[in-house]
Amino acid sequence: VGKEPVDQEEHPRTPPVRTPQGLPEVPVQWLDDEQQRAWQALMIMHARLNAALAAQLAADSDLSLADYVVLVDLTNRAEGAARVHDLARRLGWERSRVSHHIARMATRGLVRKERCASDKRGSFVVVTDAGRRAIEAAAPGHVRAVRKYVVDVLTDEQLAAVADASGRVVEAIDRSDQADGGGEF
Amino acid sequence: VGKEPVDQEEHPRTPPVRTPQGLPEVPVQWLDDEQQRAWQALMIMHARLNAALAAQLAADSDLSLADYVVLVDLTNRAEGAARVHDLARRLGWERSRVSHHIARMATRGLVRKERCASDKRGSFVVVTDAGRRAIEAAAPGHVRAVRKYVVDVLTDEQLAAVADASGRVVEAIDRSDQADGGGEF
DNA sequence: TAAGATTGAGGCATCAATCTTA
DNA sequence: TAAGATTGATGCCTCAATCTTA
Repeated sequence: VGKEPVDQEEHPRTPPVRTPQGLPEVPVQWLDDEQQRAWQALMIMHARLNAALAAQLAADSDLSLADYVVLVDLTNRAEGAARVHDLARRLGWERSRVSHHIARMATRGLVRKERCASDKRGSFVVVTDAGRRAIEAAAPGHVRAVRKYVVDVLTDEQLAAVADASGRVVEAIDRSDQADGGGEF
Repeated sequence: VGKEPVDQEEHPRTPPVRTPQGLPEVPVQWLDDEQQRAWQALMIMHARLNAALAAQLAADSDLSLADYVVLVDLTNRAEGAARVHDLARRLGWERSRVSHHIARMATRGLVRKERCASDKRGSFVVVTDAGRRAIEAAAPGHVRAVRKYVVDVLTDEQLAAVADASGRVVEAIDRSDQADGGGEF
């Protein structure tokens, strides 16, 4: 469960300067020290927070982080049900990931699959009573962890700054994806 | 490679209020709208950025993100070598994860394992010439992606704010881990 | 006994291929 | 042909058990 402190060096201080074989010599703009520091801090936070939240859920419930977000999404729907496709879109997952994950959750009785009547290609994922009980039992501990690790250790201004920065990063990725996914570099 | 935009709802607007069976009734402080918004934004950024960086490396090199950080760490060492234990600590990985990952990288010729002479329990991981070529070929594209998605879309102030906030979060997790890993909630 | 490291089992994520219905 | 969804293969990550040396 516990992870040791990290003093990782994610990127070279003196980055390698050779360019890939045969490609036209595109000059690379490396990161300066401040940028390097910020980037490392973000990546480390990323890894540690994920591990900490996953560990809390594993210790205090029978749900993984992935189970948790699926159940939250389903229980937020009026019907407690969602199409696989919509679930994938809202969660930002691949459809096949949803399919595999739902199959596993179904064997544990947390959800159940139903054929869609209007569009016979589709299926519904429905949260079961056991699924509802599981998420209701897990939610308080999870929220406490989110507070303990993030919300309660940052000022309102810091939290807002993180939200804004996150939004910008996601926009940049969206732009890149839209530029056909072949926009590349 | 491309992911669609996400309008995910990570947490309940009206969170479930039941507490786990049998436990003493600890009141739960749920998140307000601003906190909810910030938390969602962070989680979404988290997922999308990881996917985008992994996709770039997958498209432009034969390295995964995990391969990349291992090779960066090794090539930053004077000897191009590191003990498994130190690698695990610096990367924040479990030792068994390092062991498995190194084994896979070794079969691809990126690294090689060597017994440690002074402490016969230990082993060294050594980067090979092929490993050096691979990281040097992959680095420019990776750095361009980091700039494109993060460094170049944030102001210096935003980047600094993210770094500070990340540091605080990691400190909070460290504190929690130190409080024996059984400190819990 | 404990520390460094490896192994095997099992859950998880991605990719490509496939199946069914529109 | 294309969209919704599933499947199988493969690689990745965690946990618990194990092996070797200190």
